[in-house]
Amino acid sequence: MSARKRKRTRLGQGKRERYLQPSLLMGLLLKQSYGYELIQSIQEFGFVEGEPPPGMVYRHLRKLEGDGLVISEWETEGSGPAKRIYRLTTDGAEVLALWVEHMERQAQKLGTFIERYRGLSKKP
Amino acid sequence: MSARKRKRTRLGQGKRERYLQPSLLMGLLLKQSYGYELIQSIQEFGFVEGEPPPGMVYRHLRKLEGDGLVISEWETEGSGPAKRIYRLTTDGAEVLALWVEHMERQAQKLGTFIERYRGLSKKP
DNA sequence: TACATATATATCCTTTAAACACATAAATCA
DNA sequence: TGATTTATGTGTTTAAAGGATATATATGTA
Repeated sequence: MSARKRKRTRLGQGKRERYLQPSLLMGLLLKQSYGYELIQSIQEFGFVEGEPPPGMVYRHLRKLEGDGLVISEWETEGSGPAKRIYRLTTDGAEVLALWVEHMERQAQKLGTFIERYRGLSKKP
Repeated sequence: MSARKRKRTRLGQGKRERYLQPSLLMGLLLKQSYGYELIQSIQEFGFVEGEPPPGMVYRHLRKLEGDGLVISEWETEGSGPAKRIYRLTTDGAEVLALWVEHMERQAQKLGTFIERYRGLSKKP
């Protein structure tokens, strides 16, 4: 079994960090939206590959609302079935800011790790 | 409940991405080592805050060995109780390289997300 | 010598959240 | 009318983290 093959079973497998929560908050910072639309739109942020499982998105949105980070109301006007429209609250915006801070620290750590690794291969 | 307070319950809680596996592989790339020592040494890479739970480290090492990424042998010489000394295999080194690639992509995505966010607050 | 502490490894159980599968329903289109 | 698209949800399983605990050897010290 090659390491390339193993990649899928090691790195790709299981539960990876997909930053679904900050992606949803960001999506709602850009504009108010609803689950079905967010499934498409948050792909733009690059953390999910392809469409995220709808169940996860809806569950996250409900939890975010339970925590007061978003609020929702039914939109029965317009075409198709009723949509639950979500908007970001001020608390939600604050938490997103904290997420971004966290992501900056994480990016910093990753950079340090990568540099460290690259530095080794240069001077063996 | 303020967003600052909520930070702990949202971002800080649960399973954060700690990159324990690549940290262990990196630790073993630097030099052969053993669990108890790695608990200390991998903190240097910044992904774990304080000491990682010993149980997790030992479990990971066993799994890495099961996957052929490291090999171990008992060291009964020297002071203190016997140590299980781990060394990186070539497969392990390859997987670490894949991890680094993955981390580069991740850092890239984080950077894009952060830029996107920062860009918004400048022009509201 | 006896007891506490440091070193070292390992297993068990619980919790968390992702993954996957499935269920429901309204509107639209053929 | 019946299939498809749009839209929202719940239930179950599984992977990995978190935390607690068990065990054993060596060493330092009272």
